Amino acid sequence: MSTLKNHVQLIGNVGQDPQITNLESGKKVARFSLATNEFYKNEKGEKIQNTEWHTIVAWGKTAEIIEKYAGKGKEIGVAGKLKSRSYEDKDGVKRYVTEVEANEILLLGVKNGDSQ
Amino acid sequence: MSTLKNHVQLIGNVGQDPQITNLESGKKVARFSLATNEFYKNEKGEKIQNTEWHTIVAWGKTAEIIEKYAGKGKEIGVAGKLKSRSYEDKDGVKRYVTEVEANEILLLGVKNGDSQ
Amino acid sequence: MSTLKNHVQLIGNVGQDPQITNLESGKKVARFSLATNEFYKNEKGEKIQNTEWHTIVAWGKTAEIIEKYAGKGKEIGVAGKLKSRSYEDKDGVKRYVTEVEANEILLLGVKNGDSQ
Amino acid sequence: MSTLKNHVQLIGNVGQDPQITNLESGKKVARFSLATNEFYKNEKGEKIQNTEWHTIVAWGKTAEIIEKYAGKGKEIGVAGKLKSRSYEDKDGVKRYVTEVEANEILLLGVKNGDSQ
DNA sequence: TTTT
DNA sequence: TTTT
Repeated sequence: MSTLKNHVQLIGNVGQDPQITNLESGKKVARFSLATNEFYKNEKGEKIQNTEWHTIVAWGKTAEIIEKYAGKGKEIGVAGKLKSRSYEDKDGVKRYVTEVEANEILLLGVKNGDSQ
Repeated sequence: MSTLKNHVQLIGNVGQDPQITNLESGKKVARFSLATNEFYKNEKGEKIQNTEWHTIVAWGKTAEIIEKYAGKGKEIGVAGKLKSRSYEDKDGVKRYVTEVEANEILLLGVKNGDSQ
Repeated sequence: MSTLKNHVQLIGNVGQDPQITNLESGKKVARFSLATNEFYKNEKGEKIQNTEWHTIVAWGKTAEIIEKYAGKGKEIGVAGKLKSRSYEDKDGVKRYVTEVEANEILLLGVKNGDSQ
Repeated sequence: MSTLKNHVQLIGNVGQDPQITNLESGKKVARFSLATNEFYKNEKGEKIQNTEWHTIVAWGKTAEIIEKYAGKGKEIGVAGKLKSRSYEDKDGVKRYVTEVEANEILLLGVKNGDSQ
């Protein structure tokens, strides 16, 4: 994957325990939400928090690390690429989703850096 | 904006001339699609192209640069952050979109580097 | 500063308490070493640690945050640009140094995210 | 290599034809200077150019691409990691150098995108 | 919808 | 030493 052409990096907190799917091939897929929080002061000088939620997907070895270490609330770094895809929802409506396909995970604030 | 917490970088080609909106405030908004192309060889040794399409939004000065220089087909670099938002479509269905809010544009392969 | 043209990002541990210089202008400069640690297994399956040391320089507001929060041993993220410069050492030998000029600092593994 | 822990990205122009070394193993090493140019206006409104020179090193397949396509003056993107090392110069003085070890090269402004 |  |  080219980090020059398509690269995303996020540092934030895992929204809930990742959903793990075991494929027939034996490969794992992990899927979860990550919150990135930015803080700024508005014109009144009040501290405002802006939270952005991202959907993260990971495959194989990266999914295994997520399953083991990246539980709800954990602070992690994610690097990967932006991917979009479409599907039909249960009402037959075409939906588009954009996800970050993670190929790297970094556990933060951890003494034993059991990251990828 | 924190590039450590939420950062996207893309290099690709502009899909069509950007749509420019002039806000009442006098500020401009630019919106366009960017294609990032990756190439790989499949197991048969055939060259495969994988194109990903991204929605880019830019405000103010960055939008002005896009309007002037980033026409259809142009090769550009984009840096910014990932943002998601929801809206109701014309049938009242709630839709979610994820966009890259560009705060930096780089014109590539250009003799006169009139980039940001 | 263009993150597309010249961008560095590091996550690691502060080597020693940053050296703070107060300029006559009242501006601060912070200078410190940051260690980035990578782990891999060699051909014998032994876990090897590879530590890279980086010189970080920061000015103004970023230097103040470093002075307050980025003491020895702290895990932080740094984003900025690569800069090189030359000087003459005490023996009159011309020396070249390459530094990361940080314009962003993120404190990691901290409950109260008092980062920039 | 972890792009979260140690990542550099540059877009600029090749200073001179890369120096290629053929190792006994058959592997190639490429070494060259890359200029990144930033422009700003000073307080008098004059356009100022600030050029930063970087030393780039690449191994193996990346070195081969550089040898073929990244000649003097070419506009390229480089992604990789920051590495420092020391050596003794011809006068026995210990010297330190910081280099960008490229693991990705992108040829820009090229009709035939024969990049990595 | 781009580009190669 | 590049490029604009």
